[in-house]
Amino acid sequence: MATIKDVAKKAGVSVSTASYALNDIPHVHPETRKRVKRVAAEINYHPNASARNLKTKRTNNIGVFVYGFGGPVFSEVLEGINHVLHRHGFNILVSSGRSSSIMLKEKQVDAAIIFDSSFDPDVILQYAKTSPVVLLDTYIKGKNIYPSVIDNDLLVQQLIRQMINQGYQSFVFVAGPKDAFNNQERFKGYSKALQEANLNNLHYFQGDFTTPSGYQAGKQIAKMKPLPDFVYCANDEMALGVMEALREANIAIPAKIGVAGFDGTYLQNPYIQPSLTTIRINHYQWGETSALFLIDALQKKLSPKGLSKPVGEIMIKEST
Amino acid sequence: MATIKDVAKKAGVSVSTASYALNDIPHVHPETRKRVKRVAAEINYHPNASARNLKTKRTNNIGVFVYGFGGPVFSEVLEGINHVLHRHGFNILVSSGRSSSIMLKEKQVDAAIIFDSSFDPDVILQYAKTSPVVLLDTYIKGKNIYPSVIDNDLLVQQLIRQMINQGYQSFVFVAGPKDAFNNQERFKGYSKALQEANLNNLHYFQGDFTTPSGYQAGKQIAKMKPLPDFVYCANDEMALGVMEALREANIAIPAKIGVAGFDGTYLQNPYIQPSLTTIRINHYQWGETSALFLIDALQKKLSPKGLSKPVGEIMIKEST
DNA sequence: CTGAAAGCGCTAACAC
DNA sequence: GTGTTAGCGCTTTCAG
Repeated sequence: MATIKDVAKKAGVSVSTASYALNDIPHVHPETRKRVKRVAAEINYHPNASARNLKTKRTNNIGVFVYGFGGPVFSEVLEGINHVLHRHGFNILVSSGRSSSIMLKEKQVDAAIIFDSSFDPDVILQYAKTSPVVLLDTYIKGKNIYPSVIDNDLLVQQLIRQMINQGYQSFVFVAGPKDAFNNQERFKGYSKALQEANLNNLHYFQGDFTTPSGYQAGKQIAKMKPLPDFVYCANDEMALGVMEALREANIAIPAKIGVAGFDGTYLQNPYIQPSLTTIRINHYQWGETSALFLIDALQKKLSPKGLSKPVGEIMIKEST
Repeated sequence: MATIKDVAKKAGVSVSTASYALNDIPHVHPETRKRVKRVAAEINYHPNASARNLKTKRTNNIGVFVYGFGGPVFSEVLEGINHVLHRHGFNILVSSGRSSSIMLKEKQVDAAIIFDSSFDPDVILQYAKTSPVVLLDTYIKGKNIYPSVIDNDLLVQQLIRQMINQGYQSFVFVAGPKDAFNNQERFKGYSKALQEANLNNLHYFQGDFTTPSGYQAGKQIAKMKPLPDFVYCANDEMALGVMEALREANIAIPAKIGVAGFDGTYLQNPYIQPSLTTIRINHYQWGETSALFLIDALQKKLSPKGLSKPVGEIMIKEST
């Protein structure tokens, strides 16, 4: 591979001049700069990232660490982040699982956005001693750590309260993974709203945020006697499964039973019938905002307002 | 940040011994190794990736470069790749757009899987001079370049032929982006099957692989007089949109019109009604196979059979 | 079994 | 405007 030495030699200058020229440092003679750049292009020179990063102690990479690559929520957040990082000249580096921790520990990224509640908090705290971290959907307190969490509790509470006002009285909950922060908070909001109205949660169905798990729960619900009149699902994907199971059991939505979810990822999809009442989160924007904030933090231009939480909006549709 | 020097000093050994101990080089005294490792843990030492990579000329990172982060196809392939890389001790580094090219050019990855037909072929060729590349869904010939492309043409041809045998006679095509390799190949297979049977393609609707674009096409199709009796969609997401538009126009599937797609990503989802005839690709496995092959290539253990193409299977369901 | 030292490719003082 | 050179943190040869 061509190194800066090769460029320097071929252009008849010293390595430092070559470096200055290539990095657009002002005090180089225009002719020299042109020649160096031409030579570099000719021999297909590209700086070796390891060497540059070792010297400058920066990588220009922003790490985005996710729990998994699946699902509309991750996709949208990632697209939002990608857009902002691209516009600001940073590289996006997405990873997952053990690779994520390694990349943090070994400083392969200048800053990080972590969207993975299973990420080891100690590793985060250690990393944050020197670099800023935005935490999506988990809460850790610490210097250089900026959490941005959805107002799960409050939003669900408001939705359920509204449903109670509409006349629904017997509720069941279809849950995501027990240890998922999101799931816990949503259940809290749900419970609070029911308590306020002196209603009980008739059943807690354990799901895992996937459509098939919602479908299983729906099968159970269809057999309940008496039938509850409302099913709240901790996310939309499970709600789709629930709706299908109810349809197969000929239980009309919303005539016999109301269904609602969380996320709003299927609002644009006309093939979901009936359309699903949910809490819409603008995930793309969430990604953009987080990335923008992180860049500011990295450049010590911290906006005094801090990092905002994602906006959620209750969307009443045909399913309730 | 703690460096290996700090570890060496605190453990009372030289940096070389510290390095040997930490990297499990055999000839170090067990006691020394233990002491060094303990100290390293105490002061929270982690090797600096840039320094290590610069010296060893390896990064232990495998790059996966995608066109975008959305959609079930990407997700599944990524999960498959992730699984294999994790098991073999490599880090997964996913990126997109300009970041991808930069990371390739600057050698931030030891090998790459490229799933992005918009990727600059020159950059790939240049990179492949020194490192192996697996190309998903595009075809470039060259040393160290291993393409793995779906048999789009043949599979679609077989499906359409089967549909013709079932009695369908008037066909329309709902296309993905014009410049998408997948789309072109699928259209070829479709056309060949029709030609064989002396049938014509009644219309080519331009879509973009998204459900809304399929929905638009479906609206147009519903207005056609006479109605075609079969709609072939270049992927499943568009097929969902088409089906919804037809449902809204009260055109029964498959009674009045047959619909089929490509990918098989919704086969598990019970809420798609009627279930969609399609060509199922095992994307997860595709990711696994590709990653496995790439690792072998990297370690010069090239299997003589070369990289296999993903298996596709025609799935006849209720929509035809 | 351990240590001294070279050098990976690059940037950035500093000297001219 | 350009060149010389130290040194980033690490691995690895070579000597002992």
